Amino acid sequence: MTTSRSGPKLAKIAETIGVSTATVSNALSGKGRVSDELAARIRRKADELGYVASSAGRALRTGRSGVIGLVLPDIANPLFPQIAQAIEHAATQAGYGVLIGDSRGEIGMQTEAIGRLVERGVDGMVVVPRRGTRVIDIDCPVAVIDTPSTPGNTVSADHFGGGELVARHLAALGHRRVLLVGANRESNVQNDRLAGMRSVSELRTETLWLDERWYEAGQGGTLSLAEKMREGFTAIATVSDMQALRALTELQRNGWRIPEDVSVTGFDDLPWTSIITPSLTSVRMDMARIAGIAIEVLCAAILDPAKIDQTDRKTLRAPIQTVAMTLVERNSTAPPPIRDETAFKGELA
Amino acid sequence: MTTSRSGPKLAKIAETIGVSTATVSNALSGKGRVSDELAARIRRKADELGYVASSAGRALRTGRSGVIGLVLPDIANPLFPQIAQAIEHAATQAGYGVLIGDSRGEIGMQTEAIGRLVERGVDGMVVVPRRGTRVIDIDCPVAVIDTPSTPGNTVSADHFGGGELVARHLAALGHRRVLLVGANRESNVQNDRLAGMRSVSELRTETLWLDERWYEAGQGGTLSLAEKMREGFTAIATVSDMQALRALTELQRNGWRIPEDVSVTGFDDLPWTSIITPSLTSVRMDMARIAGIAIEVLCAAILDPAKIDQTDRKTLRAPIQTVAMTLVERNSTAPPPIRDETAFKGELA
DNA sequence: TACGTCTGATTAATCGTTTAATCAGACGTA
DNA sequence: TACGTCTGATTAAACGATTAATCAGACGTA
Repeated sequence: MTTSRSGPKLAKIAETIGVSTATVSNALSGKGRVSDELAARIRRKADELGYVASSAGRALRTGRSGVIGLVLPDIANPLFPQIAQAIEHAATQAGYGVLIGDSRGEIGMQTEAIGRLVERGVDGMVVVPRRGTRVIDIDCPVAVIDTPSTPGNTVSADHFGGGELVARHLAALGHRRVLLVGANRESNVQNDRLAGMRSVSELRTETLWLDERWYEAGQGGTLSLAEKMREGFTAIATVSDMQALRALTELQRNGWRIPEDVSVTGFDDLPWTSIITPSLTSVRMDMARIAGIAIEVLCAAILDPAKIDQTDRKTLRAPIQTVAMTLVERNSTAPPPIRDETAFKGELA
Repeated sequence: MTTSRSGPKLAKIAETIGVSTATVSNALSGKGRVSDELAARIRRKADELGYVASSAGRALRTGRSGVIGLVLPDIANPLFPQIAQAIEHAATQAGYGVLIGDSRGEIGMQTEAIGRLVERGVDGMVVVPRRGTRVIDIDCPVAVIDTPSTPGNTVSADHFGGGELVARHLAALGHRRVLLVGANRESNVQNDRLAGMRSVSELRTETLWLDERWYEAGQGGTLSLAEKMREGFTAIATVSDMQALRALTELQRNGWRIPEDVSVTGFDDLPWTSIITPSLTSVRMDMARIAGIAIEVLCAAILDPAKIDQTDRKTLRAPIQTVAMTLVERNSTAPPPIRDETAFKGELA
């Protein structure tokens, strides 16, 4: 009742005040030449009437929608909230809206989701590609968040460095035999994390791919970590918190004490890492920073299309940026049990 | 090179074929009167040129943007992915795009996020309100997903019924003394779930609010469940998986066996419930169905504004719908230990 | 032949904003 | 007085689609 459903238009304000629409537009955007006094009067009238600019009108005229797309491999991914929140925040700061696109399920969905966003007229998009997927040419600027080793990547966390961090932490505690746990061989991110872990020379590692165990034993299958422990491993470094949780609860259930008997580490610092007992040592990525850079690069490309790499794909021509990860030490890591250390030393001699 | 950056316009197609833009528009939308032969020719030309309609142009003319907003209390909420995915999917099916709005942090953020979406010209929005917040009048159709007891609610899971489900399950297993764990007294959802649990008369319950313990003991504080166990509780029914995980790991760490010594249940069926040991008995809501209904009602209101309740707020005038929850029985629940049952019987006599 | 009807297509207005081009004065200066 | 300059505002043309109104023929019928 108070404010009519379809708000007042620019012309309405112009009319009631007695000036041209151009002047109103200028006053509101602060662009043209309008006397301060009149500008103030217009602004006052505008929000007195509850004026809201028509985004369609503006978009049509300017050719920019003020909206960017966010494409995610699988929205149900537990890491997604962090990413979406960070991107949404950074985009809002930059004056953009965020349209989501879910590319779950079949691999073709990613292309399809991207297509839908383009149809909706996004000015650019941020893509977190599916594992092993490459983003194909898109008719607008695209910032890719994956991992430095992925071709076409724009910005990402230093997954390799994160792996190193974990491994060094375990090494410093005295661990020498560490069981690495991965989930998906095709994931660039996971491979980079594992490579980082393996790069720490003090450690003797072995990698357990969960996917294999998974299929062997069925979904409910356990990791059968007990035998690994007997082989002399004193720590388990996983490539994600989910797997760490899996390992931690399985070990605990079978009577192992964490971290006294065995240390466990995760990756990503999901929301529950601090509330479990023992709380989980993990590695966090600075999503706010990553999102900020992604949006910044993207906006630059939107404003200056020359920054788009024409020769290759429509990916951004900008230095690839890598953001350091940080180790979050909690209670799931500690020095290895004496027994094992002795055994290991004996083995060396 | 092949397709110019700014795609061909409607007029371009009209020109190359030699007809009017109106005819092209009609042919593509299938609305006006166009001969089949010509329509086919136009369509062929259109996607030969890779024509993509300008959403701005269309939105301006039709007054509808084809985009709806999704406002969430806190994107970082672990339940968020499910919601977002379901809404995105349902909206896509209905031909709408989804613009996200995060109302994290201060309470005023919700209103602000909503405002931003309205400015962006959404045709309607789905709001999952903050705890205890009420959605104030918005200048477009709004579907609210919260809980049936919330005024203005449009559709939601039957949280009360879910609570009943858990409680009955425990009662059927033989439990009589159950410790209820909540996290936030202001949450309508949590209160409904707890009320449902308490409604099962076979159970004697007591409620532990996590927020109190939390502040008393600091963030790292444990739930001190050991003493509760000694008081004769044989099961812990929480109001969310997060708290169930918290309880489960704490008990396990202190040597209790789950489910042999004590049963634990969660709520929401988060992605990790099935991979922990023991896997967690939880209650799942049918988000796909809820989202489907929300979008359906919303679309109806968008197409027929008469469905908007003008007298009250701009909420939808539609029967409130409630979607049943389903119990997911896993390995964290079992009959109570003999010892306790005996003790309880003795207590009764 | 004249008239109504139906079909297939066109004309032209419109949605609401932005912005380049223009204009009317005022003012200072030569 | 005449001329350039500067300021504050206006004019009018887009932007790209949709759609009501109109029109030209073809055809059937009285």
